[in-house]
Amino acid sequence: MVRMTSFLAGIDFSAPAHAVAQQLIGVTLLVDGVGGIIVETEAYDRSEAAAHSFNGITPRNFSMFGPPGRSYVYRSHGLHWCLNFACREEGHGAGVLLRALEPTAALAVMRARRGLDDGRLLCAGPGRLCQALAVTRAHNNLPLDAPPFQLIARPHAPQVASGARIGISKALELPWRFGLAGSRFLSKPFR
DNA sequence: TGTATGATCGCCT
DNA sequence: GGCGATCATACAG
Repeated sequence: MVRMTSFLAGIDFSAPAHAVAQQLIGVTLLVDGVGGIIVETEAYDRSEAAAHSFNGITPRNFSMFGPPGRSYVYRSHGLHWCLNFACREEGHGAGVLLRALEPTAALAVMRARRGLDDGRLLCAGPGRLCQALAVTRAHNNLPLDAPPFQLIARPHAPQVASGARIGISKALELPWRFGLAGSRFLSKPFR
C-alpha cells in the first residue's frame, strides 16, 4: 500500500492531525498577502467525537475528506468562519483548526476589517482570524500551495505547548491544542 | 479575572 | 427542532 505524501512549507500534510498541528506552529500564513505567524492550532480526527468528520462525510465537511493540504472552511454559530487544513490521506477525515496568528503582514488591512483593535486580539481566535484575513465560504476546499493562500516555512522549530481543546463538549481528554509557548497572541494562555 | 448571555443560521437528527 | 471547533458585551467579585 503506497502512502502518498504531501509536503508544503516543510510540513507533511499526510501525517496525523496532531503532528501537522504541531508542525504548523511558527509557520507564516498569508491570504492575499495578509496574515502572520501561526501561534495556535487544534487537531481533529475522525476517530474522536469532537471532530466534524466523526459521523462521516456530509455537505459541510466534505473538504475534510479530500486530499491533504487543502482548506476546510465552515460557519460557526451562524456568525463566524473557521479555517482548517485537511490532512492525513484522502478519505480519512482529519484536519487542523487555525486558532490564532501573530499578525505580521498588512496590519492596517486587518485592523480595518476588524474595527478598532489593538493588535493583540486581531487574530486571537478562529473567528477573529478569519475576519482579519477575510476568509469565507469562498475559501473552502482550496489547495494551500496556490493563491490566495501562501505558507512560508518556519526558520526553526519553536517551543510548542499543548493542552485541552477549547469550546468542545466531547473528547475533552485529548491534549490536541497546540501553541507557541509564551506567545501573547494566543486566544487563551496555556497552563 | 471570571462567568453569563444574546446574536444567528446551516447542518444534522 | 436542537445545537454548535465563537465573540462581544455586561455584569460580579
